[in-house]
Amino acid sequence: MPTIYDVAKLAQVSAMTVSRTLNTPEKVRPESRAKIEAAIAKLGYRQNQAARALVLQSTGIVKLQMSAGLRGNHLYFSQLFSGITDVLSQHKLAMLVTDHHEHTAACDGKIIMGLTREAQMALTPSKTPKVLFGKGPDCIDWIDVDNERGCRRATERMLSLGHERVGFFTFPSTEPFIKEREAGYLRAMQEAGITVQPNWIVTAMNNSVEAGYSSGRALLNQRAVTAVVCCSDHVAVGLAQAAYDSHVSVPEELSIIGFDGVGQERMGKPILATMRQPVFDIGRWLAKTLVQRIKQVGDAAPQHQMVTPDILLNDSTAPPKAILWRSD
Amino acid sequence: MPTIYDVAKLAQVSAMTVSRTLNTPEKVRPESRAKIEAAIAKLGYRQNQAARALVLQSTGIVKLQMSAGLRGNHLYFSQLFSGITDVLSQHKLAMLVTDHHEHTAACDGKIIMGLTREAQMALTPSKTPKVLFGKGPDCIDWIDVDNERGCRRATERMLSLGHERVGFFTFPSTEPFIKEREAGYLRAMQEAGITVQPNWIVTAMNNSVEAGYSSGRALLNQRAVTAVVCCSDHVAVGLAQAAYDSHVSVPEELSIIGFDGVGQERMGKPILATMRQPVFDIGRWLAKTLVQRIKQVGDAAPQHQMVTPDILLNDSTAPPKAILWRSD
DNA sequence: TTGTAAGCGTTATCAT
DNA sequence: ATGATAACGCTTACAA
Repeated sequence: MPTIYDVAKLAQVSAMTVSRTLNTPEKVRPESRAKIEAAIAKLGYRQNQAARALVLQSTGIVKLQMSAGLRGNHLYFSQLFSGITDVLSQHKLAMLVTDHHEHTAACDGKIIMGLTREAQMALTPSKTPKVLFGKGPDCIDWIDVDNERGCRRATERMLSLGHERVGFFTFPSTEPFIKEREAGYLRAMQEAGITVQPNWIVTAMNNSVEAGYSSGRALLNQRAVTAVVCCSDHVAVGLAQAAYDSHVSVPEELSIIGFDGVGQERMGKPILATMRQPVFDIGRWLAKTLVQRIKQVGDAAPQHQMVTPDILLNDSTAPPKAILWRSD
Repeated sequence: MPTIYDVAKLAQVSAMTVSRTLNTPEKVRPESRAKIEAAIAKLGYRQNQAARALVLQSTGIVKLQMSAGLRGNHLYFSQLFSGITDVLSQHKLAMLVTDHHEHTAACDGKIIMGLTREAQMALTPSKTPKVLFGKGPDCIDWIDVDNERGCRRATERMLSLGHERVGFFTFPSTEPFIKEREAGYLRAMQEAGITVQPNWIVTAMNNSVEAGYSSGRALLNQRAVTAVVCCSDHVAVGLAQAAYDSHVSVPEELSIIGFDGVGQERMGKPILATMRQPVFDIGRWLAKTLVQRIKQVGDAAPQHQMVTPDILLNDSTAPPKAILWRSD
């Protein structure tokens, strides 16, 4: 690999003039510049970014730290990626994807997600700025989805349609969002004065279509509810398929609403209602906020943002039928 | 940020001993090591990766170069990501995602995809190793999907079920795979001695469910075919929805097979037949091959790999009904 | 406008 | 087992 000195020698100038041509071309005489550019082209010279990063104390890299497990929810994270890279590329920043605790590469800033709530709240400001997806301490920039409110709205939608026996379809997760969504459901039910029966809440094995399908079959066999609020579109899709195979028509006999709204709600028929998270915009916010921190010198007040999912009504909710779930 | 010298001073050793503790701990006396580790912990010291990269001429970073447009096919690329990071993380390498022509960051190797066929064939070996997803020149490592064969198999499946009027549902793309798939369809039809009618081949606006739906309605209105081979699961899903809304039952009245098999074929009912690309494994192969090149000194022969998609039969294909598409 | 010298933080080499 | 010194390739600060 040719260095800046090789270019300098060939162009018969000093290394500094080459450096200037690269960084502040207006400060070098056009003739010299031409010679240098010719030499660069001839040698196929390219800046050594490691050396540059060392002296500038800046890498041009933003790290996206997420637990490997998170990448399972494919559509969700690819939309987040898109939002993030969309902004980063405008600022000539590259995105490095790592797991937590991989200290390998240096970076100018970090986007963090998928930590436990405790770990997130324990984060402290450091020299390299960081932005968090999920609730964090006041001293850190973060954005979070209002899961409680989102799920409350989804439940209220069912209630306002006239449903009373509204079920909740969840799955196990160590992350806080799952409890928040359940809280939203419970609160809406409580405010409506309806006592939630234990068998109205069903927990799938995990957040997948398959798990949603098999627990969905069980849920349907109980014939206890006329509407189901789901914790994700994965399990909602599984439930819809279970309904199809159980000859329960959606929405006539069963109303379903999911959560996430990153596209898979539209893959089957009927198209599922869902609480759409503005994932692309969240990605953009994360990147924009981080870039501000990276570029600025002084310290502005930490920014915090809560976004509430929109309801997408689509085709899977309807008022309950008067006569329903009668025993055959 | 503390440097190695700060640690050395606090531990009352030289910087070199600190460096050794970090890199070859067995070469330093346990007592010294203990002192140094204490100092590191106390100062919160962490290696400066830029300096390290500069002197070692290696960054620990692998670049994933793809055109931004490609990221649209969400599930496909997130599975590829998973396969790649799965291998890279085993080797303590990080993945940097960039567009083509973003020279910003240094790296130890590149995974390249989504170039035009011409640009790919023009690639030449360089000092930093590269691996290509898609057919490339003999001097470069590459892996590609046998699209022609995959689509031929899909078509042959339809033919062997007894279909004769087999349609082809495609979309515009600058990438070579789309022509290859069409070639596979045409070849299978030709070998079966069936003359393909022009209106059997329908082109959706783009590779999306929505475009598949609207062109799918048009395709169904023609009532020209009893089976359709689709160029992607996106358009196949759209077609299935169009069939649903047109009261054409799948597979009884129309057989559908898609292409990709990254998960969305299972989001609706019936679950769609598809040609499954082993995307996760392709990601793993890309990363593994690249890591070999990075780690090794000598040069082994370039590796080339063609993978043929598996057929996933699922529920959307069946023999044609004897009486079909009669004019009402 | 251009060049010189110093230093960014680390590791390789060669001593001790 | 440990240390002194010289790179790695670049940019900043200052001098010419």
